[in-house]
Amino acid sequence: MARAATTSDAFNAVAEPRRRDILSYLATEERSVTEIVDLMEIEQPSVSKHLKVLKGVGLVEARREGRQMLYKTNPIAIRPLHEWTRTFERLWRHQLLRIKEQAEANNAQK
Amino acid sequence: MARAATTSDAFNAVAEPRRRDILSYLATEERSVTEIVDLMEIEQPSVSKHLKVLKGVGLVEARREGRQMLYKTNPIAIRPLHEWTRTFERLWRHQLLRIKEQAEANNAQK
DNA sequence: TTGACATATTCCTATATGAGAATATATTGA
DNA sequence: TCAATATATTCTCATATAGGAATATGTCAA
Repeated sequence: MARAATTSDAFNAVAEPRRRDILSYLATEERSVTEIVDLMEIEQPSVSKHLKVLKGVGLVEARREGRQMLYKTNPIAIRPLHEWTRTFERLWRHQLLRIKEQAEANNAQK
Repeated sequence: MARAATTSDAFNAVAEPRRRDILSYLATEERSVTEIVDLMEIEQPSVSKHLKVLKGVGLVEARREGRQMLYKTNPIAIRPLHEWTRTFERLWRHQLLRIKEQAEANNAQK
């Protein structure tokens, strides 16, 4: 079997760095494809393809306005990723605490 | 160009669902490869390969004990993913609030 | 040293990718 | 209808994957 499709879920879709960039660009405001192309340094067809993937998993929404397509991030679709990472939060906090305690112990010793 | 390597960063490594399962299994306790194999329903070589990817990006740590290799999740390596998703948190909260307000407005109307 | 157990690696294959190039489709205004 | 603008799709290619099968490596105990 090959790797899961980029469109299989949000995890796969955001694995591509360009797509994360796009999500950030579109987080607070709608933008046309051309605007995204100008912001990033990749060709228009690539941007359209990335947008298609993001739309396929619900990470962006699109709306036509005249000749333009206006895209914006659908932040709620990022929530499942956040929730998954959050299940580890308690653990890394604990880890950081131990690192800090260790450092203080070393300090006290000298 | 092809897709970025699974080992290129944590985002790519956790795109594979099996690897997320493994990270959860190893979150709170060390386990041997065989234990992971028994828990999941995939072959031992596949588990070893997934572990190699996870180790490559620092998501797990390994330690030998006799014939066994004991793996555990390194939770701190998940933090960058959490931080990235967190940049959208304010936005989806706002989105949820608007949905709620809309529902209440509809309720009051009838 | 040998056998048994535990894990890792190699080889294979079907499949999907991301970028670039070229082209197609959609929308508007004249 | 036609030209111009905006976006999407198709094609090609080099590359990497995940799993299965087979095998290699590592470690211990006798």
